[in-house]
Amino acid sequence: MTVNSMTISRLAQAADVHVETVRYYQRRGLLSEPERPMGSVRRYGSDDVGRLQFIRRAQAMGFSLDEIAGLLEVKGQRACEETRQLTERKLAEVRRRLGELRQLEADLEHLVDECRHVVTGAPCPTLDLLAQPAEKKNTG
Amino acid sequence: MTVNSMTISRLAQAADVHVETVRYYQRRGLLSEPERPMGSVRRYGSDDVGRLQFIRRAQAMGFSLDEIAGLLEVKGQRACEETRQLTERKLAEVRRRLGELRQLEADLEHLVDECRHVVTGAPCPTLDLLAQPAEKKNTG
DNA sequence: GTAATCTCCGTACCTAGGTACGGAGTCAAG
DNA sequence: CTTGACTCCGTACCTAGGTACGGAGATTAC
Repeated sequence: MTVNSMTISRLAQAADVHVETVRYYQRRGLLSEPERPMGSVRRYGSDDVGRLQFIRRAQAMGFSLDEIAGLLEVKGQRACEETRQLTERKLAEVRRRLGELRQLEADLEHLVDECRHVVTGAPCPTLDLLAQPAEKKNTG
Repeated sequence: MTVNSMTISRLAQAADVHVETVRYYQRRGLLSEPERPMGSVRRYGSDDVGRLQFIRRAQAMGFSLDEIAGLLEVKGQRACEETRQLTERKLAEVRRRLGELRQLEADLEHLVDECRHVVTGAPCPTLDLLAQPAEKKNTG
């Protein structure tokens, strides 16, 4: 029944976001702007708090605001199929990024290793490696 | 000996970046701007190509332009220690991000899994999960 | 020697997700 | 009924790493 009694700062506080963020989500179309009772100020209810929390949780799951707009649109409809597809795309993206980061980790480990074994006064192998083309494996 | 014979577009082409990117790096102080011979145009040499390639390779290793500025500063000095420390910090960052992504992967897998087992017509569990507070494990 | 292409330089714009500011209107407490 | 806090609204600013534009000068090709 949500009597829409909160001002925007109360709403923001309840959802643990900033007032500006609430307004920003409204501009992005993620959150509706209730009508202003003639010459007064907008009021919000617990539905709005829930919606804000939905947005933040989806963000924490790695969804962009545009994607979240999509989720909110299909919410309420039985749209499991769309949701699952979006989630799977996101999962694929996360896995691709994981692969990249693992490669990066290996490369950086290698650099640190090189630097650890250098004799004092010798040039820094990391800087040398960055200075010359990659993949120079069979030079002698 | 590098006769500094290239114009900026040749330089950009040689290093496979855009002209605007070269200028941007100059503005950022990553690349010097050679003097203009009176009333003429700047010329660049292979040193500049090398520097640009260094920047791009360091970027590919996950260093920010600010960090690369640091690397370039200590380059030439025997500054292996600084370099190694910077690389280790970067490695720690990559590992932290890896951890986050792995958690995210698990969470998304869980969502997909839920959606797969739902009976037709039932509400979407992913949307439900996003709609209610996390960690609600003992509600029964 | 002139037309087409480049260079130079400053400035604005882009994505993503907000944050900050400022003036006018509104609300709540004393 | 005034004072201080809050709301509304538009707009500018922020990070990071560039990209785009436009006018004036330089260079190159024909």
